Amino acid sequence: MKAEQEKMPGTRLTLQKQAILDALQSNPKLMTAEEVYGRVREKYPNVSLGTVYRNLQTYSQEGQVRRILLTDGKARFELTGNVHHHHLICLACGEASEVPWCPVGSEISVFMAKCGFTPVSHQFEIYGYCQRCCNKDSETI
Amino acid sequence: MKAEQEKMPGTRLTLQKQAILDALQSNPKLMTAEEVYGRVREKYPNVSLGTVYRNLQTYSQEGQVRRILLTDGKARFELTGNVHHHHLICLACGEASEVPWCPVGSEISVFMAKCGFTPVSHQFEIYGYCQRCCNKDSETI
DNA sequence: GTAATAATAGTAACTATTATCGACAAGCGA
DNA sequence: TCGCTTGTCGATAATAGTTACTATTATTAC
Repeated sequence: MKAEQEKMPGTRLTLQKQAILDALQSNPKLMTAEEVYGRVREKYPNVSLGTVYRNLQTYSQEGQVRRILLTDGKARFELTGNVHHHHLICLACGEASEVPWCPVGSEISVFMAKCGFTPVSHQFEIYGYCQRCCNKDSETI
Repeated sequence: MKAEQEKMPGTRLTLQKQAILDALQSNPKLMTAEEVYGRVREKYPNVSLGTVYRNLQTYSQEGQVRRILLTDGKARFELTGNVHHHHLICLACGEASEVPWCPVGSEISVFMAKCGFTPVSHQFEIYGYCQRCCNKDSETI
């Protein structure tokens, strides 16, 4: 199953673009632009980092890719997929596991309505230590 | 009422440091380092931006200041205060209003426990349009 | 096949932030 | 008061992530 690029009028389908989607598809975790770049270059060694950034931006504007800015200042990317979700991010190994739950529910919606605030998007990520890294810590102590 | 710097051993209280706290105190919204810098320089024109960054970092490590990285890639700062809260951030005017509610409750805690994930911190911000900017929009239409 | 032009590779520029460094001055013991 | 240690400073260079620029390449419509 491949993430297929749908042809928009006035755009052209290129190998580089498809390779960027493939890279995101093949990797189950959040990827930095640099990681996508590395993955793409395995197949097409002279793709440029600029191309990766440019297309990630385009895809993220189209909604095909979600861009998440973590507290380390680096953006991560993932295919949007079907289910809206958030992430648990391990401060040790960087792995991100999905939380199939969203805090923007009725309680906060009522509050926003009362404020006259119209929500557009939100960010919600939890940082901590995953099971594997917790165990590693307790071993060394 | 002033945000007083508590004297830590091996640290020195300087006018610059106090001025940075004052700047955060005097402004009810989230401030960028650049904004703090501007505010501080009204009083002490030859304070450097590096000093602002250095002290904001120190305060944020001490817990006196909270650092929030927004999706525009710029960090914002605010005095920690007493009540843990999150923000509604207006995409038009940049104003941030506080939400005295936190999504990290029992539901998500149970999920994390099941995953063996140990939480340390989290970020939760909602982006959208505040009442004032919504009204402005509807006027122009 | 050919022309029009979107997209590319390579590189320079930009922005937010951090590190470096010499100078200064607060604190402290003599 | 003197002199030493050292925290902090301003100025500036460096870094990292990302974006912009430009000549060239390659996809698509005809």
